[in-house]
Amino acid sequence: MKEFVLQDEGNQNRLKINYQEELNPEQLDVVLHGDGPCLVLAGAGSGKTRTITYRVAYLLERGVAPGAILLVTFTNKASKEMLARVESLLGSYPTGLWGGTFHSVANRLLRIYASEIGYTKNFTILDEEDAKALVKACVQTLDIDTSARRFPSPGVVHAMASYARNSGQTLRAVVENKYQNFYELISTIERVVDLYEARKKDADSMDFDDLLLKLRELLFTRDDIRRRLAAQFRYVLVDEYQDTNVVQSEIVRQLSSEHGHVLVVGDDAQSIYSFRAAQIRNILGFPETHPGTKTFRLTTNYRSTPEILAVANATIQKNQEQFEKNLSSVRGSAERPNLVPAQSSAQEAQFIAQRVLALRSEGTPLSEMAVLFRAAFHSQTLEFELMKRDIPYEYRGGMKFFERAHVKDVIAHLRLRLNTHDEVAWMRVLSLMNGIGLATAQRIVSQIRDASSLDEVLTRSLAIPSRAQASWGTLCKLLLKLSREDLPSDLIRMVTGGDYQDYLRAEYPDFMDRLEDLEQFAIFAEGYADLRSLLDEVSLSADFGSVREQGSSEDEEKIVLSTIHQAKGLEWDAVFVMHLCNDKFPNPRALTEAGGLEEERRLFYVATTRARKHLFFTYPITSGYDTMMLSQPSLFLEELPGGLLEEVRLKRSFMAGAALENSDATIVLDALGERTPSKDVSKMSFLRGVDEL
DNA sequence: GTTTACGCATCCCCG
DNA sequence: ATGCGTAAAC
Repeated sequence: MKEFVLQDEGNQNRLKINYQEELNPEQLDVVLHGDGPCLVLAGAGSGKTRTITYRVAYLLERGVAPGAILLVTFTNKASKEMLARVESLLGSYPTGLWGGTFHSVANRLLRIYASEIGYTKNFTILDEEDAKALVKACVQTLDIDTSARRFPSPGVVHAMASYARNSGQTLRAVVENKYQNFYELISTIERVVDLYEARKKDADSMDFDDLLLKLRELLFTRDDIRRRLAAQFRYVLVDEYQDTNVVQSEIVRQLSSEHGHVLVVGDDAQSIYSFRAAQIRNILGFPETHPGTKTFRLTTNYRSTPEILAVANATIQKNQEQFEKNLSSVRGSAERPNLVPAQSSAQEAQFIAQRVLALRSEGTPLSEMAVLFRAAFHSQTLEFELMKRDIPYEYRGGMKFFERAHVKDVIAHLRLRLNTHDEVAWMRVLSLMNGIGLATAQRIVSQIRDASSLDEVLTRSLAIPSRAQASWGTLCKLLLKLSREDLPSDLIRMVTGGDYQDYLRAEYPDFMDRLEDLEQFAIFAEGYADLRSLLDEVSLSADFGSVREQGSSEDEEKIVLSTIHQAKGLEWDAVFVMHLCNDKFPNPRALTEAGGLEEERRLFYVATTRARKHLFFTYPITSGYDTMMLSQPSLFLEELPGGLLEEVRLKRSFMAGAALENSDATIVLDALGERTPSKDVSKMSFLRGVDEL
């Protein structure tokens, strides 16, 4: 790493990057003067990522060692993107720079210091499904009668515990406030959660919450370690600060406690993670909690047309709790966002598919388009439509590759290779074996609970029921083989090449697909020299290979289907926001919580501000699978002042044409309804189309 | 004790 | 449609 000995700004012209030219004055100010505690309030599309990237590049150019910089982002995608941009700015990869999500940074640190807080460095990370399985096992162990009185499901129990820990509240308080209907069961729930915590600890395992909580614990209880780390991280930069919770903000505070150079960037209007106990007050109150804070504002929007921005501004204005916003656009005028009521979700999907094709023929590549929705399963109808028309798409959200059952089965084997105490993995692996059911598996696990190594387990004589003898023998042989091998890809192939393959064949008609998945997994694993880093990657960044993906080649252009949450920080030329009816978005469940409506509105704001040029709001006026129910347009559409949107009406012939099998897209497109300027949306008759049915 | 068939609820968002 | 919990069959 080349060292620049530049102390004053007068020497900037010797740096490679011309900051004055490539940044606007607001951004430049942050890059040059972001020392000490800094709060950067960055509106959507204001070049937030650009600013952080240049700030990092600037620090590196000024001779700060990469290892002294900690860059925390909210998603893996954002992290990768930023590092890639820093690399292209500097011409070389900033080796040694600490970058990643809170969870991945916490993991890296905990792997070093695990023994200080009672874990081994090979502790297992439990994902959501694993955590639920363990909670379920605890409910069973405690012999709780879940039928007499409705007991919260393992997932709900875990969510209660998770929220309590992330928000710093007691479990009792959380259940009292957010789960009133279960409050009378609180003492039982507490027993389950206590047992869950104990068994998780015994299994040398951490769930996602533990990664954050244990790091905080380490920093608070071990002042020497806190000082060492904080001394290392001279500059701490945090992206999406509006989405941090109390635990995360305290970690940031501790890690920046020696040098005090902590720069947080965020947009309170885009805070959409309160279900993870994100505190909007973290960003709103940053100047108070960090005396001497310099506050910067990035208010110029480079992304969207004025018409799109007008909708976004009108939306966010309805919220009370926020900094004042004044986003202005620098782009030229274009068409207003379109409002498209459809007769049904099928017609909605048809419209989107057609419009996608039309935009494409007008010159927008598929990769510059996205369809966004509130909940992962809202995309189903659309997926059928896209498939029917051979429009390649990439689906983001919902089940991830590493969460698929067969992949997790194999992973469970690998986990045992590193952590013999991993109860969840044992249960999973044992349950796959013929002749071993729940009871036998539990008995085996309790017999090997205290074993210190895999070898010890395998050499121990255990009480195994006769019907399970053969299976247990097979498993032992496999585990023995695994224990002699280190290369991750070989380990995977050992599992898939053996008895597990027979299990797949017997169990699943689509076993060929699943085997193919597993081969993909093995190939993926070839990039990893040691098993631990592979498993960490699998647990913390599940964005390898989407489940549902249409279109074969990797670089083929694809339209993106995504939840709004996952779309944060991204942008496209054309964006469709679908299912904008009142029983879907705002989500009725969210409305029962304090501040829920404002958060849903911010979510709508995020969706709106993803678009550069074309924006479509679509919704079906009927819903329901079997019984047709009328649904109302989303509150967020109704509350917009008149004149901001252009209403598109779909003609009946549109439906008729679309109903034809093999209908050519361009023919149907001809039937696309004419456009009429919208009147005041709130006064519009949304049921008009029904008369025509 | 294990396996399987079937009725039932489910399904918000993320690491 | 999918997946889970429960009941009866192997």
